[in-house]
Amino acid sequence: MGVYEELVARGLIAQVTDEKEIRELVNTGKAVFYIGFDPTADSLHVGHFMALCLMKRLQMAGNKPIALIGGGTAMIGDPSGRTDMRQMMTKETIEHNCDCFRKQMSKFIDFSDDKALMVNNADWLLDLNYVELLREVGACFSVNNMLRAECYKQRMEKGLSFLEFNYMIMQSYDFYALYQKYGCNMQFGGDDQWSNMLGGTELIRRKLGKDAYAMTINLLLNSEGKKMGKTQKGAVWLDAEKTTPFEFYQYWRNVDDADVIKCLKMLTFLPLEEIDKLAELEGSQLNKAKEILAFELTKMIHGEDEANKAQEGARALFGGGADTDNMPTTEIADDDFTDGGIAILDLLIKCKLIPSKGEGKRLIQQGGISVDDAKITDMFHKVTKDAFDKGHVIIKKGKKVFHKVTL
RNA sequence: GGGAGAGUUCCCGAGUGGCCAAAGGGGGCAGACUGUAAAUCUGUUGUCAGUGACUUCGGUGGUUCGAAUCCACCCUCUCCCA
Repeated sequence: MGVYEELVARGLIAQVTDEKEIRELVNTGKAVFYIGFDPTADSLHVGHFMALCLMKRLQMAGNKPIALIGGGTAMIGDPSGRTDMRQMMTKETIEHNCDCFRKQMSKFIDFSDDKALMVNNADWLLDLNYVELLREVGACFSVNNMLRAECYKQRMEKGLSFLEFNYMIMQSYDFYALYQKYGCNMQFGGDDQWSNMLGGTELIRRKLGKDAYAMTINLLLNSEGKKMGKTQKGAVWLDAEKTTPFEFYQYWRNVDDADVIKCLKMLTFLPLEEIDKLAELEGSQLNKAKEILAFELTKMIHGEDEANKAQEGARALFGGGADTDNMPTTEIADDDFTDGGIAILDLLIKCKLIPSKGEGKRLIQQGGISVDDAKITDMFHKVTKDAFDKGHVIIKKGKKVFHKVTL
C-alpha cells in the first residue's frame, strides 16, 4: 500500500486536483509540497498538528515538505469560511508568533540535511510592489470567479473587505513563488483552503504553463460537524504552557464514542489493522480505544514520560485513588489564613478554579465542590490549617477537575 | 456622493422612557443518570461586602426625577441608487 492509499484509508483526503498524478508523485516520493501556517497565535494547535502529521507521513515516504510560515499572509488575514473579520495583528506579534511556530515545528519535522524546508512568505510578500504585482499576476485572476469561490460565500452576506479579498491572491502567489524557487509542485492544506489553493495552481498554469497540484485534508470534525480541538477555554494548544499535558490527555480521553476511531485514524501513526481491531469494541469497551488515542497523541506532542504521567494521573483519579503527583498545584502562604482558616471562596479564586465568587457560590450550592472528598455545602466554609497536616489538600470541582493546594 | 437600515450580555436574538441585570434559544457550568461517552431531565449563567449596591445594551455628549429605549454628533457594518 502506497502512502497515498494509506491517506485515503485514514480518511484524510478531502479533495484533489488530479488523483492519478498526485498518487504517482506522492507514492514515488517525487513531490515537493508545501503547507502554509498562518501565525495567528503564539502556539500551534490541534488543527496544525494534523497538517504536521501529514507532512511527516509524506516525508517518511520520501517526499520533501516545505513548511511555510505565513508571516506575510498573516498581515492580511484569511477570510475563508469565516463570518467575521480577523483582528488585525501588529508586525511585532506576527514575528513573535512566527518564532514560536518555528520552534514547535522543529520538534515534529526533520529539517536536517535539506530533508525539509521552512520558509516565511514575509520574505517575498512584504516587498512586493503594488502596481508591479497587479501587472504580473493581477491579470491572471478573474474577479467573477473569485467572487464565486465557496470560501467567500458567508462573507458575501456579511461583508468582505478588499484587504481580505486579496488573501487568495497572496496565497496563490506563494505557491507560484515556491514553484519557481524550490520546484514545489504540490500544495496541501485544510479543506477550507481549497479555493485559495486552486488559485495557485491556476496562476502557475497561466504564468508558467506548468501543472501543479493541490490536495486538501479533511478538517477534523466531531460527529456533530463542529471543528475539534476547541474547548470553552479556547483551542487545545500544543504548547505545554498553554494546555498542560494532562489537559491535553484528558481532551482526547473524553472525545465522543463516535469520534474515537476517526481520530485514531487521522491523528495517530498506529497501523490501520490495529485501529480496525479497536473499531470492533463496543459500549464502555471503547474507553480502551480512548485511552490509546489520548496516550498516543500525548506521547507525540509531549513525549513518552509526560504521556505516562498523564495516563497514570488520570487512571488514579478516576479509578478512585488519588495520584497527587501530577495534579495542577497552587501554593498558599501563611498570610492567606485568617483566624487559622481560609474561606473556601477565596481559596477557589486563588487556585483559579473559579473566575468570580458568584460562580463559586453557585458551584457550592449545587454540590460541585469537594475538599478532600468531603462535599462543601456551606459557602462560608473555612479550610483550616489542620487540614494541611498531611501536606496538601485536594479540591475537586465537578467531576473532572482536581486541584492540589499546598502550604 | 445620495437614500434606507443595523450595532443588546459568551453567541444568536427580543426589548422602542420606569415593572430591565434585560424574554427566548444556543453554548457553558453544576447536579441526577452513566462508561471520565452520548442522549435525557433539573438547576444555574454580569460583579461585589448579596432583602442592597455597582458596572453593562457601538462611542461621546445632551434631554429627563429616571435612558438599552428620546435627541445631537461620531465610529463600524448591511442594502438600494451613483
